[in-house]
Amino acid sequence: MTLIKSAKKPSLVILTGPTAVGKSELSIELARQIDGEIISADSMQVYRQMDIGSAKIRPEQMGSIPHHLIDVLNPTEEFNVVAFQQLAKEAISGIYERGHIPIVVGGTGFYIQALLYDIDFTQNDEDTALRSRLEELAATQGSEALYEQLRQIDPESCEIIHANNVKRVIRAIEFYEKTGTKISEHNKQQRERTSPYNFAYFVLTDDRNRLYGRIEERVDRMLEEGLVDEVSALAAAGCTRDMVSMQGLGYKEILDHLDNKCSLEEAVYTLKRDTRHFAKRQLTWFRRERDVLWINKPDYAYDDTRILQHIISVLRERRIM
RNA sequence: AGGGGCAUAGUUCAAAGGUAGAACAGUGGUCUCCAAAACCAUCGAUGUGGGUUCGAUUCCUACUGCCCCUG
Repeated sequence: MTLIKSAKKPSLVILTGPTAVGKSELSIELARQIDGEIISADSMQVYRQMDIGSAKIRPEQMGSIPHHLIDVLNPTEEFNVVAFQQLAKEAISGIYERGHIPIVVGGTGFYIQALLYDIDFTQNDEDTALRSRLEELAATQGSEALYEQLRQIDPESCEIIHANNVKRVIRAIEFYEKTGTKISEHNKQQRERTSPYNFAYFVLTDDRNRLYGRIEERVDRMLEEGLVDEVSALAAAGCTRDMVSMQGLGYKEILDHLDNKCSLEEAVYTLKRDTRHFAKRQLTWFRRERDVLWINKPDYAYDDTRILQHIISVLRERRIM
């Protein structure tokens, strides 16, 4: 009996989708109905003082639902998938202890993947020397020279990674230097992983034009709510664009404006455009992710109640709740 | 109303009497430690009708539309 019980995988609900599709609103009601707690899978909402630009849910909107991984870092701190994976796993075990169901909500597909399949990232030491040396090489001798180096050690990776994609080429070389294994090999193995969770992976989506319209409206609203002031304050506090946090949408564009690199109008145009691009990339990501359950809002007449009914029936079917 | 100018991709701009280029937008994709990042690919146009010419989108002409000036 106990054996069977312990063999059963723990439950995990994922609710994601492109930016501005309406994940947060839906997640609150879902959490309420299934006795869940929310884990934010969002690379920007982890930062304090970044409320408007990251479209962070406000405390009064959370109701009584506990939210994890929101406001846990200062904007000057680094954040990445590995840190996310770590913190999210900790949050999940706490949620299980309380007898609740974890609901992962957020638009960073990569983070969701890392958590859901418990991807092994290995060798996360803080040795930035090699990385900066390789960056230096790319800058002085060009990305082709760097690419050549990768070809020597891991030609399979060259088939996958484009020479211009310096970030990835560096990571591939770095991985080999640190582990002695080719990253192409490692990735192949990691891709075969099955999830340790009994999960349901929902992707909320909408008609493309409608989504783009929502994005534009949301950016306008952010400006009304004081996005420029928020970014000014961060800049005054010493935040610069080389920080991970300041690479977020809404931050890098407004920072450019504050540095007199462009007018506010131009910054807003760029912000809207980049956010559309981002939403498109998110959709591309979810499309190729396996085991995804799409929820197309117009199919439910934009009725959250109907969407929730559907979600809950799937959770019951899969014995997630 | 008169005079002048312009009409090329969704937009801004190129070019040329002989297969019309680019940027941005749009669309598709890659992604296993900066991922709201980084990167790749791709669709798409000469306003309409005549004329000249072997050939016109280019030259001529009428029409239509837009802009400027005058009144």
